Amino acid sequence: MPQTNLRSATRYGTRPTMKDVAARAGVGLKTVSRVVNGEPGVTPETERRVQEAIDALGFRRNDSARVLRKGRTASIGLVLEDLADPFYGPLSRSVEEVARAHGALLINGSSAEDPDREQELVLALCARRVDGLVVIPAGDDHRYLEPELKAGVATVFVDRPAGHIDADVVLSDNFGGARDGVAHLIAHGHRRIGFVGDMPRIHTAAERLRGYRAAMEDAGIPVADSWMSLGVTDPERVRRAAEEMLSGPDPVTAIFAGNNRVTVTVIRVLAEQTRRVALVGFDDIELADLLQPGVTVVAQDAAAIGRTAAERLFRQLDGTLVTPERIELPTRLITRGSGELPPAD
Amino acid sequence: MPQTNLRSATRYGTRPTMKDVAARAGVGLKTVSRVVNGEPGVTPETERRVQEAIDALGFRRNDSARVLRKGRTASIGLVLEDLADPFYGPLSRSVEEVARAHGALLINGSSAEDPDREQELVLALCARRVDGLVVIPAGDDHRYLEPELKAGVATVFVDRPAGHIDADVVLSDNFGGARDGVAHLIAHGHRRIGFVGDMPRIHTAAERLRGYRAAMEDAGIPVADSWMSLGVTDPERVRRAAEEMLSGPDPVTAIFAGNNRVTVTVIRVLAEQTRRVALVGFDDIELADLLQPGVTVVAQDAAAIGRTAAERLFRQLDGTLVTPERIELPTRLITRGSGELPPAD
DNA sequence: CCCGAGCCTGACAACGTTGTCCAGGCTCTA
DNA sequence: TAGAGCCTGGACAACGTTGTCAGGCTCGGG
Repeated sequence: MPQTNLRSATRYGTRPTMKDVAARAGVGLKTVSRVVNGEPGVTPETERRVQEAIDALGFRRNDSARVLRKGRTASIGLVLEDLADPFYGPLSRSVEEVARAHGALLINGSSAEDPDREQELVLALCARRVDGLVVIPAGDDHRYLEPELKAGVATVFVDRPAGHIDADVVLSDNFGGARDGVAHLIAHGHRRIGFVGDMPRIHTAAERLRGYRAAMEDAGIPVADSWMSLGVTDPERVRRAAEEMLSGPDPVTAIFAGNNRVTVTVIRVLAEQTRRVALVGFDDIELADLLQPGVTVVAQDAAAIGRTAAERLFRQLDGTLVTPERIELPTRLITRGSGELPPAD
Repeated sequence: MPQTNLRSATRYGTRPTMKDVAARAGVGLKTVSRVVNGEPGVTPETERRVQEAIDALGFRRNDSARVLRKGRTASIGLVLEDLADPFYGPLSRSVEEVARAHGALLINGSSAEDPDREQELVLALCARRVDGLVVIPAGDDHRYLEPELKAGVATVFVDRPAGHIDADVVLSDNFGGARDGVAHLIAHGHRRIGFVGDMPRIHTAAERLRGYRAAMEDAGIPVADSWMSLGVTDPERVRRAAEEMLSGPDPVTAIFAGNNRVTVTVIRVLAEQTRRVALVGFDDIELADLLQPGVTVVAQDAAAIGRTAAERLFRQLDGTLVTPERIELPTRLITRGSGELPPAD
């Protein structure tokens, strides 16, 4: 491990500034700035001296000061619900990819589905003066963002629309996807189909429920209340709900699972059943093809959603984009077996 | 959607400053600062006037200026390899949780396993003057970080040690975990055991390979070259490698998979075999318990790793911690069936 | 030899905030 | 009633950078 000669120049905990570099190189402050930013108008010889001083001191430009001066931070904020949810991995990644292509850093945090925490986080990001925000909303009132929008913070909502403000939204066709998934079960002969989903106050959950109802209605099948479980989210309660609709007086022969977490739990429950019950889940899950039977799902393209949102964000920043829009991306039904099982009464 | 009265005070794209607020409230600049920061020494009446002006203008403190003045940013950087890898979800989440508990924001980016990109990202974060860094290294030379360390940027490496600098590291006991996993296969009667892993220049891969060799040696089993596949990472080549060691002249009866991506591909290959081949994978995978047979794995506790790393980071910042340390967290063997299959020649 | 053009370079202000310090007004006591 | 002390509020500098602008230098042409 080589020794560097930093000790002499910098006290521990103190960073050298352009002024220090200038002093060491025997040039003016502005000249250092020019070298650091690759601006023209500096003799090679001068540049060399400055570069030497920079290396010797371990100088690193202070972007806080730069931001303060320039106004733009070249960073965007991403607020999601839960970093651990596999749906957000690809989404986050694709947002970062686009940000990177535009030379911006990504600052992110998760709201843990808590509206207060979402607001806190968003405002903290605004205080950092991020140039833009990609928000997966937890709350349903975003009027607190009005001053930010007015001030020109580009904003795109993802997965769910913003509440009470007019902003860009990029989401999946939750209604259509759910309708297609349920119709798929119907096409395979099912009539008693259960729905296990989240609270309908969550937009995606409501839309998927609406899709379920629409498919049933299109097929002229009346829906029994006992077939629907709403607002259930923790595994234990999902399990109980699924078991109930499988063993009730009017047992279902198929289940439509409203999101990936529900799907996983339902798979577990079905694995314990002697009867073969069909299943279609909303959201793809890893290894779904390796299970017996493979799990048929309505897949969202998380990466495409993230990419679309981020690209819109930067187009807002370019000024290319003005009027907020709602973009719905299609879902894709992936048949793997579980959704094609015939009804077993 | 209610109309706010912002237009009058702020031009589009311009944010009000404390000066504006002060003017509107008819008080001095510093008084506004005091109110915003909840400092004492302001009459309730004055505070009310200021607060009113803040709300009316939609003022939001500019943290860049604040950081410039105060020196600390209350943000930490997280550099990981690939946001989409399920291993990093919980890790990232636990780091964020700790950061949040300390009132810090998390800025992150992924290196895509490219050393240059890692350096670029790390230095960008340093330019932002993050207080600390959690880095999952892609490269193996981190001397470029020396000035930062000298300047007091708290730094913790995760998953792999830093190269050529003395810094905190938090990682799994890759060697011990792999050794235990392979010993588990041996205990179930296997002698011809294959190893499919990443390039040994990657620390984790090298350690796991070492664990494999150690377990084999402990059992007095000589290892045939054809049983080992190193540096193979894309699914297609993993598939071919696995197929070869299963069909060669000296076919293996069990495979130890060096990481989660390899495990998934190997599962696919094994599912196509008529012969039952045992499998133990390093890293847990979701739904592993639902497969037939369940997949036995050596599990890392990603959340614990992240938490430990982040906590050390903040202890560095407190000054509680001075000397860099290497912390190895134990892995856990989770038996689910695939690792307990007897050899089938 | 002189003058103007062009190129380098550096002094200075400004970005928005916070820390320091001082002034003015008030209350309370002797 | 006067003086001491406290409380509130504001002026000012500083954080580290970048934009503006002007000055000094060199070099070529007249």
